[in-house]
Amino acid sequence: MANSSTDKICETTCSDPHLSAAGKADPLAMEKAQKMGEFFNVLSDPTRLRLISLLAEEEFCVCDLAIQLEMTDSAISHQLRALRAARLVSYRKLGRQVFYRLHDQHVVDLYRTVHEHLKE
Amino acid sequence: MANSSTDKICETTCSDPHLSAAGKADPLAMEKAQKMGEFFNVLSDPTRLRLISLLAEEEFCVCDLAIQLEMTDSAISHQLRALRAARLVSYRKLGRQVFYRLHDQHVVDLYRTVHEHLKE
DNA sequence: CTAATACCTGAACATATACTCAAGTATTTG
DNA sequence: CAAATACTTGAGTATATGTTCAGGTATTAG
Repeated sequence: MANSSTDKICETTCSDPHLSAAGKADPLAMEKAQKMGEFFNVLSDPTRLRLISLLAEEEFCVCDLAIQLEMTDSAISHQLRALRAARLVSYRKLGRQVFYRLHDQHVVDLYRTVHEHLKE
Repeated sequence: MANSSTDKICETTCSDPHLSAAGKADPLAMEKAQKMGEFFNVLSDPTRLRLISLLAEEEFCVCDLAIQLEMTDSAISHQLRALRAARLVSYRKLGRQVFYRLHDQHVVDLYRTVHEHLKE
C-alpha cells in the first residue's frame, strides 16, 4: 500500500466528516480510469490528430496521408497502427494501397467539440 | 525538410489527382494540433481522470483527494498542478487547506461523453 | 518563539512514446 | 522470373512524464 490512512491527519481535521467513514464519494475505478486514459492518450498526439482531421473529410491511402503531413510513410503507418488499435479508423485494401477512413462519426464529434472549445 | 515530395511516386499514381495540385485538403495546422494534443494529454492520465471524477461531485482539499485515491499528497499536488495549468480546475485557500473544484461544466460533459462511449 | 499541519516544488528515476532506419511482406509490372 | 511499389514492422534513440523523495513555504497551535 502506497499510503496508509493511519498516518493521515486529515481524517480528523480535514473538510467534511464523511470521509472518515471509509470514503463515501467513490472515485472512478482504477481499471476504468486506465481504459479512459488510454483512449484520450490516442488523441494526445499532434500527428494522429492531423490524420483524423484529414480522414474526417474523406478516405486516404497511406501515401497520400504522408504527403499531406510531409512525413515518412513509416511514421504515418506507425500512427495509423495506433489509431487502428484504438478502433478509431477502418481500412480497405485495394491492390497495393490501403485506404483508411474514420471508423465512425463519434470521433469526429469529439474532435470538433474540443476544436471549438480551444478556439477561445 | 523531413520528406521531399520529389521522391514521392504517389503524386502520380496514388488515389485522387487533386493531391498533385499541392494538397487541396489541408490538415489541421501543426500549431493547433499541438494545442489540441496537449489538452487531450491532460486527460490521458488515470490519476487526473480519477481526480476529475471526484471533483465532478463536489470540491475537495488536497488531503481528502489523496486519501480517496490512496496516494501521497505530493503525487496529488503534482497532478493538480497539471490540471491547474490546463485551466481545468480552480481553487480557493481556506487557512492551511486548498479546496479544488472543476473550473467549469465543460470538462464534466466531455468526461461523461467518453465515459459513456467506453461502456460498450 | 517552536512544533505541527497542509500543501507545494525540484531532482531523480523508471517507464512510455514518436520518429528514424533498416528490413520485410504483398502486390503489380516488365 | 526480377524489379518496383505501397505498406508494415522491430530495434534503436531522443524526449516526455508520473511517482517518489527530500526539502521548502505558509498557516495554525501551544
